[in-house]
Amino acid sequence: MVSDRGLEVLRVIVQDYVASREPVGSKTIVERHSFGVSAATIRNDMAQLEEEELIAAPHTSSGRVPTDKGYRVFVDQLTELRPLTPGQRTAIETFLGQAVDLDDVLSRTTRLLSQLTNQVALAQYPSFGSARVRHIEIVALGPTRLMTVLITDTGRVDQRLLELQLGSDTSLRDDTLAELRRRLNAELGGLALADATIELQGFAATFPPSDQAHAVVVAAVAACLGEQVAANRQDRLVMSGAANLARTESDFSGSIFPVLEAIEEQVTLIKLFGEMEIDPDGVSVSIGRENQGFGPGGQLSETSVLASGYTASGGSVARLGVLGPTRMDYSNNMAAVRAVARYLTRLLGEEQ
Amino acid sequence: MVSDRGLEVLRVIVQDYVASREPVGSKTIVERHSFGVSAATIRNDMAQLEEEELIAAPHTSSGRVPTDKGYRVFVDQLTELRPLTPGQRTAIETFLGQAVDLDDVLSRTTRLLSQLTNQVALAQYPSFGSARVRHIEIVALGPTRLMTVLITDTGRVDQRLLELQLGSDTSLRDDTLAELRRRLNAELGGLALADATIELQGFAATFPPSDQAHAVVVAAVAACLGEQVAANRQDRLVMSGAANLARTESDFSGSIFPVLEAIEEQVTLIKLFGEMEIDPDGVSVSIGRENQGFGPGGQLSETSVLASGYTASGGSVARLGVLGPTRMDYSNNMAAVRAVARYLTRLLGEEQ
DNA sequence: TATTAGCAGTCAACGGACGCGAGTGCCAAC
DNA sequence: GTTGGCACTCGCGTCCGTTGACTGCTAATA
Repeated sequence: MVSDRGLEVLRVIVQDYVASREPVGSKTIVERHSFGVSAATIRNDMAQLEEEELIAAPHTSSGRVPTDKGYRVFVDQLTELRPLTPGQRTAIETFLGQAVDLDDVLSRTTRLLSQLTNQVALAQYPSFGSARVRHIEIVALGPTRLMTVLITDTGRVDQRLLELQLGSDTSLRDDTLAELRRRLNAELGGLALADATIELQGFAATFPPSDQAHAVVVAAVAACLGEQVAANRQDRLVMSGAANLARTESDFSGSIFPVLEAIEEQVTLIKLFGEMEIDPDGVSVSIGRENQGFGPGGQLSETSVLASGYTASGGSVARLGVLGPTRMDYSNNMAAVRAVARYLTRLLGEEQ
Repeated sequence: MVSDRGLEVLRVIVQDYVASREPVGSKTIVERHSFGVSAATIRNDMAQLEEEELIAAPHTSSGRVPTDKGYRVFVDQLTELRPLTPGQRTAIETFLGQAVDLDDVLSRTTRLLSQLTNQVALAQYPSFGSARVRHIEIVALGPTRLMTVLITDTGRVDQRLLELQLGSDTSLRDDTLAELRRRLNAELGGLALADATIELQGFAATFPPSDQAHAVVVAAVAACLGEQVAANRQDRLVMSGAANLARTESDFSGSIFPVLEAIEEQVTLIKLFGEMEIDPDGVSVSIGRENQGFGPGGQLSETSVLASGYTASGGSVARLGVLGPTRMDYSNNMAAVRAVARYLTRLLGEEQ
């Protein structure tokens, strides 16, 4: 059982430790904060906090340091996030407002977020589950090479290269392609991706089996659409601020190598992102060993991940957040993540 | 004046130091290599090498370490690069062969190269200076939002979001857009990007000045084309293997922070890439302080950059290479860069 | 019961002393 | 030009005593 004052003590231990990187002792607590009690009393409270495994001592006779569990309680206590300064707000708006396309928006978002938090910033591409076909383009790159381009009404462009296996007696002809392009657009335009995939199966059947070149191209377009739907495009992360990891290196017991590796691999983080709650309008946090199950060998067991969701056009929700050592300024970083997520929702979702 | 044996001594010093990370002394040299002379003789040679500033002693009584200049001489001596093993070759071909589009090709290329070299791998997007307009698409994303998509015959797709500033009495109409799209494609299709930009200026004039909505859209497409031509698309790097920097961290005197920062910034590296010779079919190397002038504060003065060029369709040349600490396996890494560059040229340039 | 002062005990960090050993530079001899 | 020998240098690891920051405990107090 931890008293109210005990929680307050935990709070200042977290704050002081985050600020100074040094284990904090009872004496420095009473010096820096006005608790109105003596150091001995604080020591009693600290003994209880240690009992509950919220703080720990790196060495027998040193100050105390928050444990993962301690950070967790600290974060859960954090009722209200201090909003950003007006200066920060306008910085967000002017910087993101200059973006020219979705890639640019997300790239700017992560750069901004990593600057605001001094951590690694991550953003997921929005899902396009409910997207519709806007246009299909087929480009001949050579006698046996094609590129198919799919443009959706959500502004996503997806392209695929295709190497045709043609018999020696057949070849692609421009007018064939033009006709195919015309028919694909006429019959698939406006359909949801999932519907278009189905339609496409019937579409392929309307070509005589002898017309091999057509069939291959239709199959390629089908594959292109299929991949977009299946992968749902939640499979890519944009990342920025990896250098910040090097700066906070001393917060990691070993090397930052496994952390950098996990970030580059992406798959671990995507899984982690996927399992974190998206409290709309809130920020969810996964601290230290809570990440244990993700990635081989607990690469992320000394890091914390903050995540929030943003809504893109079409109502699809994707995540963005930051990653850093467990010893981070949760309050400030959560506020930054929330603010950027909100602004991003406004920017991308406004035409709904 | 350095004797032939002196150069040989330099060679083994570089090799042993790269392999062991420990300063190498005269005794270990005669033990590990059969020079047929005594340690004292090697010491004399080493004194000469030190005279020429090709090697240096970290401390008064320790072994010797190559200087930047020493690495330079070593690399220049490297006449022939050992070709990759057949296993590595097939690994390259199978891995790169699966790529579905240009983004994927470059992403796979850097991942592959970073694995082969255990360093950070970099690749530049090919220039599209001679590309032609294949198709222009205009997508309405909302009442005042548009997306313009430009597809070139080199397979590049470039999109831009556009927020229209319309008077309250005007609005976008579908048939207006369709007509605009039809005319743009009819009149610009097949033109080189540079020509299309010029054509577009006249094009905008063919619309009555009162037709504000049209003019804005035309301006947007012009901006889109203009950006593609001006930036020439040599302004983006794909990068992989940043984690390798953390592993080789002990090779840097300070933190790897400035190095990571330089990599993320890209601009420094693009400048450096741009100034390195592209010896076709060779690999050029920039070592340590030779990078001094690039980036603020000589962020890269403890790194070496290996670069080669590859040719994409259309004959445009772009660079790819690796970056790592000056203490790296130049021989192996140069061979890897060359092999990957060659294969990439074959893969991307084959339809010429 | 909660709080407090006092005090003994613990232990990391610091710094000086010291021996070890790898390695050089020089010199005289071959 | 090469070699063996030797004195010298200096980084590094180890040992050790000192210091200082903390804690945990106990007994007194409100």
